[in-house]
Amino acid sequence: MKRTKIKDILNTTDFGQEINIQGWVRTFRNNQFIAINDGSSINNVQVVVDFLNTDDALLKRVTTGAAVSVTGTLVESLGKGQRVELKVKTLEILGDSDPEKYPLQPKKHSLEFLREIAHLRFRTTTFNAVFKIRHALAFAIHKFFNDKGFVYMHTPIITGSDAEGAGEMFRVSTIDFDKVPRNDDGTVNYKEDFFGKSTNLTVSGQLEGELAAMAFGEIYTFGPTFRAENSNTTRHLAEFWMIEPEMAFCNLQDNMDMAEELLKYVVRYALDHCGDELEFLSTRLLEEEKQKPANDRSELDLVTKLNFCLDNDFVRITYTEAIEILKNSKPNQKKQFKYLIDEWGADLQSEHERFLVEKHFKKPVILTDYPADIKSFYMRQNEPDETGRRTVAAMDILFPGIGEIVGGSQREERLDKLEQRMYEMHIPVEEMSWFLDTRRFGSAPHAGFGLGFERLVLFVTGMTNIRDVIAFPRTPNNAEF
RNA sequence: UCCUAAGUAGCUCAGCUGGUUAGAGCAUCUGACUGUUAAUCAGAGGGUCCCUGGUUCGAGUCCAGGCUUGGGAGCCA
Repeated sequence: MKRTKIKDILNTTDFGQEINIQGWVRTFRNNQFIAINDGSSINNVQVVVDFLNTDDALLKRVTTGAAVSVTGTLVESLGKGQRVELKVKTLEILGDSDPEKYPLQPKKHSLEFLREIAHLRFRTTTFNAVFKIRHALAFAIHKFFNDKGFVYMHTPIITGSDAEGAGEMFRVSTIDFDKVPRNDDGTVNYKEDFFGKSTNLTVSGQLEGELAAMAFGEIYTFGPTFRAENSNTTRHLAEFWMIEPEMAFCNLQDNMDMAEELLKYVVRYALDHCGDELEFLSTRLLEEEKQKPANDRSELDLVTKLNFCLDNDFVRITYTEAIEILKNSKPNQKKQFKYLIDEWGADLQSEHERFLVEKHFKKPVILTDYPADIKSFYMRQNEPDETGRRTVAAMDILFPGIGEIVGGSQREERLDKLEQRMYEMHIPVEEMSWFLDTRRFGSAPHAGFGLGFERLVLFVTGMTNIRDVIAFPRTPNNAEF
């Protein structure tokens, strides 16, 4: 008999039919009720065994984690907790699970413990929900861009350019560490290496993305990204996924509009397609927050927070306006900030971003037009203001609890201005000649941004540690599984 | 990398100013019960108290160094 997915029977009213289900035992209660999950739904189906007429040795093997195949009759449940249940005709153990050794118990485990057994944590309801939502968000992103006619570009994972300027890189090499080829002056001879030059894992597909955008008009990338920063936080990974759209004939305003529309679209998609999962995570979060002091709890529950994000325009202010707000803010005047705001030009610390997003505006905020000195070389230079301050057409989208979820800019399309900036910031101009060709031949205004996928998943699932929204997190000192 | 807290049974945690044989709940095992919802009841087993060194008559507890983990910061998505 072909197996039926649990998802398809939970809401059925077609009682009396005989079906087969296959899944993993979550718990076996009262020697007769087996809760089975097959991953198709976060909900289990209850299977009822006639234990008086079933072999004791077989029942002993029905343990938490075991894989089973059950054929039986679908009936309306006599009990309270569920609508339907399966009355067993035949029960087969497909794979045993030694209860002395299986680490998952039918109880709440800490996320820290589950992180240590990441290979098994998919089998918990929480991670089932998180990874279903992760999938839905990934799908929604492709759907959004596809529907708009964007071309999905696969930019290289291995890169020979070290000018991307987005942090420390992981070296890619086949050189034997015990026999490193050297030049006469003692430096490493990369001509002997696999690619005949020094190569690294990509920190961004943006530069290649720009090349494609200057032909297709609108493209996006969605792939893994690697940063060898020694970052130990709840929002950084050494290997993470990033979405990077790049659009020709597009300015900073268009860029912001696109980013806001994308974020709202995918949140809407999750609300429409992952109702059960979000409901579960929302309740879970409320339970968790009961442990916290009252003023540390969130004001909105997860689903309400997501809807609130959809119903309100993101606040758009310039860096200069943000500095004014922060300067006059209570925590600044009462010297509660660790880093006090006194001068234009300072980089905003996360305490400042949090104040703007979580206290002052209480909604997502897009900050624009940052000082040129604290931003990357490729961002388009604005006209200096009346006081001579130099800014660039950058934009960062800040989300409550997450911080920067999107970073983008209009790109500097004027060759002379771009080259001049590259010299100032010691970017090797000759090596980047291929990149500058876009400005030499048919240059056009264009813009793009990077969206941190795991940070998006954090926001939508309400999880608080980025290591819990990627299957096997890579962080300093950890590359297990 | 910096600041900070923690590490005791499979899991979650208690263990006071250093003092006999280190505890609880859940899990596991044995038995009972049988329409349960993290089933219930009774009993049993289960420990490198993170590691190394030190102080002391005596260290889970105090000191030094190290390791690991959580939270915060920086870097950023």
